[in-house]
Amino acid sequence: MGTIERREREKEHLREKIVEAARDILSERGLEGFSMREIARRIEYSPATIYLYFQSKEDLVRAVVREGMRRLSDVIRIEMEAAGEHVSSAERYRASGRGYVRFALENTAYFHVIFDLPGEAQMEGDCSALMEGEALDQAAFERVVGVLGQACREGTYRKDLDVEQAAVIGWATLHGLVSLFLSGHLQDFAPTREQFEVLVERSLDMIGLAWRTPIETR
Amino acid sequence: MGTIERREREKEHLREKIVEAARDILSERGLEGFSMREIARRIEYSPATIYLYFQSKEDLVRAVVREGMRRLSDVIRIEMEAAGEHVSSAERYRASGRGYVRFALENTAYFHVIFDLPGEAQMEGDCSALMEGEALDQAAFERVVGVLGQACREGTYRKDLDVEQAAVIGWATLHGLVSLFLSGHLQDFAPTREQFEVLVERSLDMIGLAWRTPIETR
DNA sequence: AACGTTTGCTAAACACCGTTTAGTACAAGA
DNA sequence: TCTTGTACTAAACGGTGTTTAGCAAACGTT
Repeated sequence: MGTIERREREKEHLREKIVEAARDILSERGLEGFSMREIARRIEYSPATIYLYFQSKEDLVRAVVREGMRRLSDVIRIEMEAAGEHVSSAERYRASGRGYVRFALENTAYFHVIFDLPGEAQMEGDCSALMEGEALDQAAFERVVGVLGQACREGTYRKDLDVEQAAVIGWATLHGLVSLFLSGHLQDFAPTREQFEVLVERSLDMIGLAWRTPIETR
Repeated sequence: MGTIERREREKEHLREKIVEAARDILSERGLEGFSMREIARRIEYSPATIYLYFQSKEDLVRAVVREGMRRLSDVIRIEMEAAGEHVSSAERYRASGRGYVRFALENTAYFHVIFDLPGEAQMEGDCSALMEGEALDQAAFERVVGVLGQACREGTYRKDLDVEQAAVIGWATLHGLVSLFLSGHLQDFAPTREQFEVLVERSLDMIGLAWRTPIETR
C-alpha cells in the first residue's frame, strides 16, 4: 500500500511550501515582515501547523539560510563560468568576487539573513545545524581557493601565497564593502551603485596587487 | 525664579537615564532583550513616559548609536595615541585598525547596532538624524585619512595613493573580517580570538603592501 | 463493519512587544 | 483660590512567537 508514501510526500510538500513562503516574504518584505503568522496566512494554515514542521522560527530561518547559501554559491559559480574558460585564473577570481557583490546587492534580504542573523547567540550547542549551512558555504569557498591556487601556479600570484588565508581576506574585503554600502555608511563616499561598483573594482585591484607582491613586509 | 531651569535639568536628566538604561540593556542582553518595556522597568517609569522623550524605539536606538559612535571614535583615537608619537604614520594607521577591531570584539552589541541596524530601511526621509551619526563617524575617518596622507608624505606608502579610497577599502576589510568572525563564519578558519587577531595582522600586512606598491595593475 | 488508535490540524490561550489615548495628580502662575 | 499646564500613567490596540488541549478524519486491526 503506497498510502504512507503518499502521506510522506504530502508532508514534505507542505514543508517545502513553508520554506517557499518564508523565502518569498523575506524577498518581498524583508526581515521586518518575516513572521510565523504571516507565513501561516500565506500558506493558508494555522500558525501552530508550522511548529509541526519546524521547532522554532530560528529553525525555519536556518532552512531559508541554507537556501540562500545555495543561491549565493550558484551566483558565484555562474559568474565564474560566464567569465569563460580562456581567461586567466586571476580573472576568474575577480569574477567570483563580482558574483558575491552582485548577489548581495540583488538579494539584500537573503544576504542579511545569512550573515547578520546567526550572530554571536550560539557558539556551542547548536553546532550541527550551523555546520550544515557552512558546508554549502564551503563549496563556494573551496572553489575560490582552487582558482586562487591555480593563479599561483600560473605565476600571476606569488608561489608561496597562503591561498586559504588570501581567500578569507579577499572575502572579508568584499563582505565589508557590501555591508557598509547596504547599511548606508558609504553614503558620503559612494552613494550610487555605479560608484560603489567602481570601488569594488579598485578593491579587487588592490587585492590582486597584494597577492602578486612578494612577501617582505616590515 | 530658577524653577523652570531646575525642571529642564530634571527633564534632561531623565532623558539621559533612558539612554543609559538602553545602552546597559544593549550591552548586557544584546539586541534581543532591548525593548521599550524593559527600559521602562529599569528606570522605574511607565513605557509611555519614554515616548515623551523619544518619538519611537528607532529614535532611541539612534541616540544609542550616537553614543556608540563616540565610543568607537574614542577607542580608535586612544589606540593611535597609545602607539606613540615616535612611531611611523604607517604604524599609527595599523594601530587605528587594531582599535576598530578591539572595539568590535569588546562591544559586539554596540557594533551590531551601529552597523547592522540602519540597514536599507531608510534612504530618504530621515537624512538629518542619520547625518548626525555620520558626522561623529567622520571624525574618526578623517583622522585615519590624515595619518594615511602623512604616511604617503613620509614615503611609506606611494605618493599618488587616493587616501580616501584607501581608507574606505582598509575600513571595509577590517569591518568584513570582524563581521564574519562575530557571525561565526570564520569558525573553520579562525575559531579563537587569538587566531583571529593573527588574521587581522596578516590583513593589515596585506593592506600596507598594497598601499606601498606602485600602481600598474593590469 | 465496528472499534480503538494514530495523524494532521487548529482555536485559544499565554506572555511578550511597540505605540496611542484618555485621563489623573500635582505644581505654577494669576 | 482658581485656572492652566506639566509630568506621568493605566489601559487598550493590534501585533508577535509559542504551547496546549482537543477535534475530525483516516488508518489498522479485529
